Amino acid sequence: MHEILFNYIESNSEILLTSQEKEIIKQCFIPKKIRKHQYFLQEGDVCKTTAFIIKGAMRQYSVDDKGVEHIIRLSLEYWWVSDRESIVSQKPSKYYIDAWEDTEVLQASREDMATKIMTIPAVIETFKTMDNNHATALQNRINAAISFTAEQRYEDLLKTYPEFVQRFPQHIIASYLGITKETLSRIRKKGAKQ
Amino acid sequence: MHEILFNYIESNSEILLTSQEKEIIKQCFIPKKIRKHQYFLQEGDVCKTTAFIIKGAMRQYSVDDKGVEHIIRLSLEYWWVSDRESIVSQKPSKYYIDAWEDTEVLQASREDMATKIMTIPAVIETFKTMDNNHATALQNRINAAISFTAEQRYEDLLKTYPEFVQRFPQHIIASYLGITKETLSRIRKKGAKQ
DNA sequence: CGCGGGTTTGATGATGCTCAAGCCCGGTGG
DNA sequence: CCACCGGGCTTGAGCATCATCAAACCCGCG
Repeated sequence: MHEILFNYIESNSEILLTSQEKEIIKQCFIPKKIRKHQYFLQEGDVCKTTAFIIKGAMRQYSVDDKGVEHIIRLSLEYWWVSDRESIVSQKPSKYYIDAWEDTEVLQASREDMATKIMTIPAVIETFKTMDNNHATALQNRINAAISFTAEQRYEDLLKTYPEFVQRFPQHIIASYLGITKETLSRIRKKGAKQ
Repeated sequence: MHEILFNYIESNSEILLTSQEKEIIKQCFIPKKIRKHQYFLQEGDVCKTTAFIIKGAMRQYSVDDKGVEHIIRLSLEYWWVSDRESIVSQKPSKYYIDAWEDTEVLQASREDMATKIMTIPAVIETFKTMDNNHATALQNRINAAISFTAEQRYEDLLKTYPEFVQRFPQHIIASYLGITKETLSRIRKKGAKQ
């Protein structure tokens, strides 16, 4: 199981992991199963761990005053999951994170991450790359949110993350796009004709 | 002028800068003036430098097929400016960056940043913090974009970045919020009554 | 068969956009 | 000193997009 994480790290950095480093990773990252609909984090809780998805699908979302969920982020295999704001500040999170499918993760505590994991050169490299990718993805999503129509945002999603549409139901996709499920349904209907 | 950057770095990390490190920073970061409306980066260009604003105000935006500008990001004193996607990938940028006020920056090349600046412990610390702040700010802005009404987004902006409203005209703020200047005008009118 | 989650469809309405005009105000030049 | 100009802001009327609400449908599963 940890092999997957080793491969992931090595294929995302120029540096290989030593066997000692692998041992450290093995000790810090605890395997955990999160069943469908089970929470990884609830609003108001302080996020204490960082998880790497081995198998499954998760979502991060806020809930507004009317009780409507708004999907901030969707994550699949080989993605990192945690609420950065909360884990860094150690303040209660504004968001929920739960599993959409039965999910297996490798989970490390904030302390282990800081003191043990983030001293490994290959890991530092990997996180630097991830950080860059993540920041540009967020920026592009903001651009889409403020400059695209609902239809354009959906088309953009189809190109950028076709997996999402396979793995998540339409009402989740709609929420991710910032529209209602009815609107998405109509957009798809229109698109199918052409 | 470089003193400002030294202070900024030291106050954002637990570590102080040695005089050698200060010397390196001085050599890598070149002062530059960018006049109002002058470009720092144009769509299609590859971003080659990272800038730190000493004085002034800048904006990053995309332009849609109708020629309308959409403000992705606004930056003031002591903010970092560059198009991360382009500077990392060395591919043409999708965005424009220009000065909204006459601006003074300290500018470092991609190479100097990677080989010289990012080896300084205090700088690494500082960027780690900035990265965390930036990522959480983007996430919260996405949350606002998909779950708030125009009015709520404006109120949120007033709380989070009151400086923006002082420094940028309303049509820029409107674009940043993903609405038209007319809509923002009406929101403000409504808000003034209460 | 019936239930639950997901999707579709329709009718209606709110929110925010478009277009067009006018206003306000500081700066410039005659 | 006044006229005019430009940038920014406001206002109004009409319209498009998307949300809301309610109902029906679809289908896999116990």
